[in-house]
Amino acid sequence: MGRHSCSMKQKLRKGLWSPEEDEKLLKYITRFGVGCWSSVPQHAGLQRCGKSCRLRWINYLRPDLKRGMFSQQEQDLILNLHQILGNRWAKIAAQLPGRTDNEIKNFWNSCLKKKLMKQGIDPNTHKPITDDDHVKDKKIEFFASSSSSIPLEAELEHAFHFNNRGLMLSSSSSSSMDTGLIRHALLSKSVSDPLFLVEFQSGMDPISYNSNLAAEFHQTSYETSLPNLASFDHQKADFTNNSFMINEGRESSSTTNNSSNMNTSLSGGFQPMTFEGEMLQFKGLNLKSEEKFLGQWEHHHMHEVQVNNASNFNIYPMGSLLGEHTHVFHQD
DNA sequence: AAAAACTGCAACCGCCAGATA
DNA sequence: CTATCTGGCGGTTGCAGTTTT
Repeated sequence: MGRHSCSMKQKLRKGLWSPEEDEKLLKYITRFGVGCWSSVPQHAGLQRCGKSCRLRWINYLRPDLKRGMFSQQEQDLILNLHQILGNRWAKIAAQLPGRTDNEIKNFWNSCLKKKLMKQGIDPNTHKPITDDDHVKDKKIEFFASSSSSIPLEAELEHAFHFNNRGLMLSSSSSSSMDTGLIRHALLSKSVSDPLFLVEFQSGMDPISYNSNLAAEFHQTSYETSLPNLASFDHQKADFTNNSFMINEGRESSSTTNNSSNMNTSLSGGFQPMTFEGEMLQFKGLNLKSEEKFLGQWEHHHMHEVQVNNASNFNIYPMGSLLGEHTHVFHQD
């Protein structure tokens, strides 16, 4: 049985695409859409194999491609995702709308990898090269070495405990967990949850986080200084009338002020919001479906609630908050 | 100025899984 | 069940432009 290969076919062009070829392919796809790639060259009048056409479209001609430098936000995300997923570029690219797996792979190999090595961090393990292993992060190792056949969701479930109140980071599991994982867990989980939140249990040691994101969580007492969103009565949260109110269950503390509710307009999505004393930010929420969410991550998925004293408390409210759906979490 | 070394990136290659005949 | 086709993926190559020697 002979393997089908572009290279085995005769008279097919290889190498860089000419503007004329691009134009032919673009015209064809614009008119007929993406379908059977193997028939594209013939119909489009190209001396290329279908595979080559597909690649050219995906990596260069697609209209929704984002060009230019990677933003700092994108770089951070790639680093975090790579730590979780390893070289699964397609999965990483799925979280960066407008970027291709090839682009991210190239960027990693030519830039991020070197950047990490300069910082003395092993780009494969994301750990300090001089690390003598006495603070092993078994969970991250699990991610790095896990088979690609394990679904991402399952991997995350391995390390995080999800329940219907949100994401629990117990002292045993979270103390050595990179915040990138937490963040990613949230990203992944929040696709299906209308409102997702994190509860820090007392006793976790934020200092043992090994990424520079650790500072976000560096605070001595989470329970006393964070609004206790995990226990607020979601039944009483008001998702109607285009407003999002949390007005119960917040615990006061010495580091927070007297403000006891927050609300923001949901018309057209969350607007950036400041919450007195505790910087709350909901940026660009405009989600209506999982597809949209997955396709437009960067623009619509930074919904962080930043609480004072350099701690971060992440909430990921989802598209279903945008009016029609009012599912809320229930206490066990 | 020229050659060598380096860099970034587009494209190719080979493997794999799923679909289909 | 087997053979074949197809698309998707990650690793790798090779080229063009840039920098260094």
